[in-house]
Amino acid sequence: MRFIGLDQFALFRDVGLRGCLPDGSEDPSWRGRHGERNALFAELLLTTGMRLAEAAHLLFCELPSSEACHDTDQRLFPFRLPAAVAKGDKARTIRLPVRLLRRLHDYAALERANAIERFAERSAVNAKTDALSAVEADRNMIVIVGDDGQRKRIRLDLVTPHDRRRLCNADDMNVAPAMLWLTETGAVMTPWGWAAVFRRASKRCRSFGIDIDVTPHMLRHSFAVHMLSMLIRAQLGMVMQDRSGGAAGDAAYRRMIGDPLQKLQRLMGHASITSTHIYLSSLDESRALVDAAINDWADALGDEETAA
DNA sequence: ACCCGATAACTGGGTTTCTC
DNA sequence: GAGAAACCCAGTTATCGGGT
Repeated sequence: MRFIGLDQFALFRDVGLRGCLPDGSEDPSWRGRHGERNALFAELLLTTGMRLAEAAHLLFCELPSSEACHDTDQRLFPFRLPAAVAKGDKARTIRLPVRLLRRLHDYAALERANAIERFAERSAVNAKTDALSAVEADRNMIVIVGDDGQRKRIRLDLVTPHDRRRLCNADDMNVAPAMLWLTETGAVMTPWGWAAVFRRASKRCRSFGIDIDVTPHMLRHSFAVHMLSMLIRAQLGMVMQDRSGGAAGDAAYRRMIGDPLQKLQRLMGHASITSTHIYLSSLDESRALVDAAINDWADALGDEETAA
């Protein structure tokens, strides 16, 4: 398993995906056209820990509304990841940073809207016999018209990735793809399309001597390792409080390791806790995090002994 | 802890699309 | 038209979950 630090991610995002030079300045020779879209997708993977296929198959209508994310003073927005796109059909709730959600709506209002326009202009080329036309759609369900002309209501969390790629929003005037992530011609960005984006970005980084090879799944691993270290640190703080309050004991120690792992298991959508355990060994690789936690722990114990 | 099958992710190579 | 970026497909590899 491989993961990257936040500094390395920033380099990958800015140099590889956005086409900047390593010093952060603009690269006039950069020809990429989707730098912001690609950087946003990478940040989505890193900040939520979603699998590539999960993030790639989100529908625009599933996103919390633009108004909702502007009205809230919360930093994170709970988002129910649909069962049909999650591995093993297991829906789970992830936390979407509101800052990112606003940028997703910005992307939808500009780049995605342009792509849909291109799609409409090329409607003769894009006409697909297997398209699934939704005449109504909201965050929970769509209404499609079947071959027999009957309207059918379908829950969005039951729409498979294959059908999501076919799904279009249709009214009397236009047909527009329903997926969130689109290519510049309005086609659906597939998981293998994203894999290629990451490959090119890594190659560009290496051309500047930045020795990284980032894949979408690496960002999920990175999310897990960072989240676990932060959960353990937060838990260490709670254990300190327990000890100072005189309620030390096995329960506190169990919580120190057990709770963060269980929280991470839920966030990652692992069916088995053994899959989550692999990130403990990754923490060993990231010695600085472990050392910092141990130092905190040692300092606290030292304080107690001095007091005694 | 290990093994195995199912599924997801990655890669290489080819094609298409776009900009200059 | 050339070159770069974007996209797609098929084969391979890695991950994950469940059973023992």
